Amino acid sequence: MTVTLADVAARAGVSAATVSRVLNGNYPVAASTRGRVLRAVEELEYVVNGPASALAAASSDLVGILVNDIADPFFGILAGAVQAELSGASGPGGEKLAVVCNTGGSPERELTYLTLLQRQRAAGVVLTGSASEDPAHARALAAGLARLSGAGTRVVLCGRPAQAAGAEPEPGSRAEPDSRAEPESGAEPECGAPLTTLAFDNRGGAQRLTGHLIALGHRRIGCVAGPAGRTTTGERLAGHRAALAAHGIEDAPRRVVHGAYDRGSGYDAAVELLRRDSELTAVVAANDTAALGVCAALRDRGLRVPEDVSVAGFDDLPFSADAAPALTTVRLPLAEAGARAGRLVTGREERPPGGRATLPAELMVRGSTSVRYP
Amino acid sequence: MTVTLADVAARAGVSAATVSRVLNGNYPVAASTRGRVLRAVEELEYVVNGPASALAAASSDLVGILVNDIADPFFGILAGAVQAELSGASGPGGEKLAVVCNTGGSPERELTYLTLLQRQRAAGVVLTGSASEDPAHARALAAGLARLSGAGTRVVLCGRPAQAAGAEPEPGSRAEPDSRAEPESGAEPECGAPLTTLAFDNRGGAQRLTGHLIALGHRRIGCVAGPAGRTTTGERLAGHRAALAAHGIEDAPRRVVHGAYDRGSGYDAAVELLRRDSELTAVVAANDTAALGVCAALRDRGLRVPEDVSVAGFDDLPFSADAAPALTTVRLPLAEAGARAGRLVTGREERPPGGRATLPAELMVRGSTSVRYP
DNA sequence: CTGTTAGCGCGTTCAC
DNA sequence: GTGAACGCGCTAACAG
Repeated sequence: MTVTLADVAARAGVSAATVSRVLNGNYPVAASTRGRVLRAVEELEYVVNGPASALAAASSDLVGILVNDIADPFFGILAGAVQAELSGASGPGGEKLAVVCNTGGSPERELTYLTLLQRQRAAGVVLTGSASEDPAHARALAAGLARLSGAGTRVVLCGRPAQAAGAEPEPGSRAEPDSRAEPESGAEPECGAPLTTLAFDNRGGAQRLTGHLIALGHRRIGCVAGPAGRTTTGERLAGHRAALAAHGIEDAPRRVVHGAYDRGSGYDAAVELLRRDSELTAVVAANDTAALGVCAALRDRGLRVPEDVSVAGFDDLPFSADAAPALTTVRLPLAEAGARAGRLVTGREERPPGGRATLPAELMVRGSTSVRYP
Repeated sequence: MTVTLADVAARAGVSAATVSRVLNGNYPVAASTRGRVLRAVEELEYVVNGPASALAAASSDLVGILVNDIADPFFGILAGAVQAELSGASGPGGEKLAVVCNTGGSPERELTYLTLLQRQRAAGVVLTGSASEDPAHARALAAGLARLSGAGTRVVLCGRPAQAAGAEPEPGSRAEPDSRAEPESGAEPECGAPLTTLAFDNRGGAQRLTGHLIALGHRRIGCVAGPAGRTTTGERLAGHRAALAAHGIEDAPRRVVHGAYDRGSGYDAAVELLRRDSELTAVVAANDTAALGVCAALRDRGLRVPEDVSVAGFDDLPFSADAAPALTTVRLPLAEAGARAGRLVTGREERPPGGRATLPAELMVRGSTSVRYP
């Protein structure tokens, strides 16, 4: 029923091997032969059987991208940038297909997808967003990533900290660095590709953000932290607290509420924060979306932003500049990070020294924050 | 190096076939045997080889989702909803993997991805968003879709009109409807699965939106249409014009400007519209994102929204309610559409009668539109 | 219920 | 340069 390599070979009057060589272009073939083959391919509308070639070649052209929520522009921008690089320069291996996996932030689903991608013999995997801080999951994840890279899959962590366990081989284990330096020959060491980490400076960004509010005179600053038990939440919270500590401001636990990265959570968190301390003069939100919810909650209670309460977001998503007032936030280089992850996962860019790089976070001061009016 | 079925079989003291049966669960196996096999799988950390099983079974568990721009929440919500259904109820065939393909609105890339997905022997494909109106591309696309469904791939068009060519077999071709009614037996007719269409009522939504502005007293209504030559653009523009015509308002071509679905395009388009007619009292934008750009352009020129100029968007993306003023727009049931497309493409939902359904578009009146102040 | 036997379609040695 | 084999890892008939 469906056209195969053999059919094309018969049509072109050559062997299947020759057709394969023409199609993969990795072997010399006479120009005239190549022409006949290509014509036969056209005429028969032949389409390579991916699974079959993946089986024979022991590798596929699938690249997995794990995201917490594809409907969230944060991940959409990241995934889009990765994907653009995959289909961009069709370098070694040609066009790669992006497999976007929505984990919903669930560590279990994360592991499930990792297995699914390993099953597909994915060429690479990019994990984005925050990770669970639960030690058991961290261990399971590290094991899963180790299995993947052991199978030759390139792994890139994008926007999350390096894996604690087994991320990098101990430096000491490479006993004699120079004595038997491995030649450039073999593509990948059999032990598997080491994973690369692209982290955001969440801590620094959060610290500068809260520092900005403090500089404006704010002392009672509410914090809508992200979901509990996640690395990104921890990092941003640490930055927030560092800023408070640096100015000798009490870090009241009651001024911190956890919530998801959506508008409703921001709204609810703001209500709760106000209930706990009606004297708040500023709120830093988990991200821009939550910040909009915070603003809505404040307005609904008759408070003006920023006259009564300053509000800040995080990530600098596209709509933040158009909110009213425009959101003060922290810009993360999402597109750049995704593009770089895409190049790394296809082996088109060198790994940064040490296998990890931290991307800067830039404070964007806009209208939603102002000096505290006493 | 890597563990195979045979290894598991040996470890469990059974044949490879039995292991396969246990893993696929589609065949009776003794409980004790199954236990031994499962334990061996655990111990060996065995992971199925997807390509190999896809080759043997002549089908994969990949589902393609074509989107214009994954960084755009419109498509993110759609894709997320489709994906959620894929991994949801692990019905027949179990977990499916979503392959999200970013076409960037390019018809060529659309075709390329279709071929790539056919190469992977995808179980299904969901095409979202607008399509090119170019006849040549429409024909090429129809041919590509025909090849896909001919190969047994389920195809769902989501948010775009039915394919002109070959979408549905001519009703007349089924000569005798009752005489030899095909029994429910064979899963899919060999001729291939017919494609299903889920369309949005773009035309009706646009018509109601412009009608709303007219009811508010507006007569000089600028229109930031979407990219030229695309079905969605055409439908919305048709609705806009229908509303104008219904009220005997001149449809001045100079009051229509085409642009992309982003903020910058909206901004530029608004500037151009004002240049052409500085007396405009309202603007309908291609979508909410563009509408925000329009608002920004108006503000930059000292015009207030909605006091001087009313502005309306389209799609009702999440941030629209938080813009200032909140955007009047047309709500499209994106999540519902995506979920339904996901169920259709996995065969978990019956096709609607005629293979097509139109989803309603609801007018959302908010603060960005008001009565015209003379 | 379980083992045996054939391929699935292609890449990749080898020879020629 | 090209063709003839073989095997990748698994599923799907058949037997038993």
